[in-house]
Amino acid sequence: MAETPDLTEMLRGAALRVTRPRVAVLTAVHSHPHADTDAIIKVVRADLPEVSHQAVYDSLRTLTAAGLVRRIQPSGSVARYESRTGDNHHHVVCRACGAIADVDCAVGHAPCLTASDDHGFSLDEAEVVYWGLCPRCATHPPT
Amino acid sequence: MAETPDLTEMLRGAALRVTRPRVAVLTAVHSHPHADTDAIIKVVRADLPEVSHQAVYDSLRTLTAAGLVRRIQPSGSVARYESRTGDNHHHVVCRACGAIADVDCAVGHAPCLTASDDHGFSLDEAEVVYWGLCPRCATHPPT
DNA sequence: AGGCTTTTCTTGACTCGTTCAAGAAAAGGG
DNA sequence: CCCTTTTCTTGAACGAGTCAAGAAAAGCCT
Repeated sequence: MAETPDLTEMLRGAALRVTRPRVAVLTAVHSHPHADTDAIIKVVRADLPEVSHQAVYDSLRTLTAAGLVRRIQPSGSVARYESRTGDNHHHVVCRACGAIADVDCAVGHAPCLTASDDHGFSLDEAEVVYWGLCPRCATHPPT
Repeated sequence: MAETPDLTEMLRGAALRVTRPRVAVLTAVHSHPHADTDAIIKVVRADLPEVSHQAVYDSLRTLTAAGLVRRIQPSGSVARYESRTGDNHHHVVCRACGAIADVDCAVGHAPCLTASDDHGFSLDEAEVVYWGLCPRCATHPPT
């Protein structure tokens, strides 16, 4: 709980009101990277048993819009959130169990933002998802 | 309609039964790249007014599993389908209107499959989504 | 501190894409 | 042409996420 002041500062720094649900959501995202909304609701309720799911959805949206958390959503998955923002990192996703791990950008950042033909689009981000099997699923395939 | 025989061959080649809904779905995906399920249902019904939505969902799943179509689902979008398969191409997506265009792999294929740290995962695909604004939305921002 | 305005939270209903399930219809091998 | 297996129709259900109205809280102002 020593870091609560920092989180409060992060909220104020983003011109957001500091509310108990927001602090709890931000704490949960920091301590549970890649958790989905439902998991975050459970974690938040461990602290604040009465928060509504709507407050969590709203907080996540606000925090995402403010750039304090990042929302990721690999195909076929529900939305997940993480606290590493602004560093252009990517993800490896297990096709079998959905596990996610972080991967730093393989090639610096220039190639990441350069499409061979951008069709006139003005690009601002390149998102990479590496698909495969995690070590556990590669050896013990789930039935 | 001259290409119906080819599509039939594609289905047989994948050991799938040739049914009118499947042929119509495959035709629709070929003629409407990046269409979502609902759009595909509409196109299919222009030909086969009685097909159920379930038949379309089933066909799309079967065709995807057989590798005859590819399913893509950028964050925040519903599932979309395309007929270019097996060529490791990527997509540019407009943040404002959701328009999608194809992009050939920018850097050959080796870098696409090499994560800086794969965390022990055995990777088989790298999927890249370039986010930005399409030419229309960049000039006429939608209200 | 106390009041006021604005934002945020609670509650509960609802939407929409997708899936499930049971039985009818069609495909294709013998 | 029949029989088995697969696929399609019908209709209900599910789950993540959103909408809407009013109650509560944040934070500015004096």
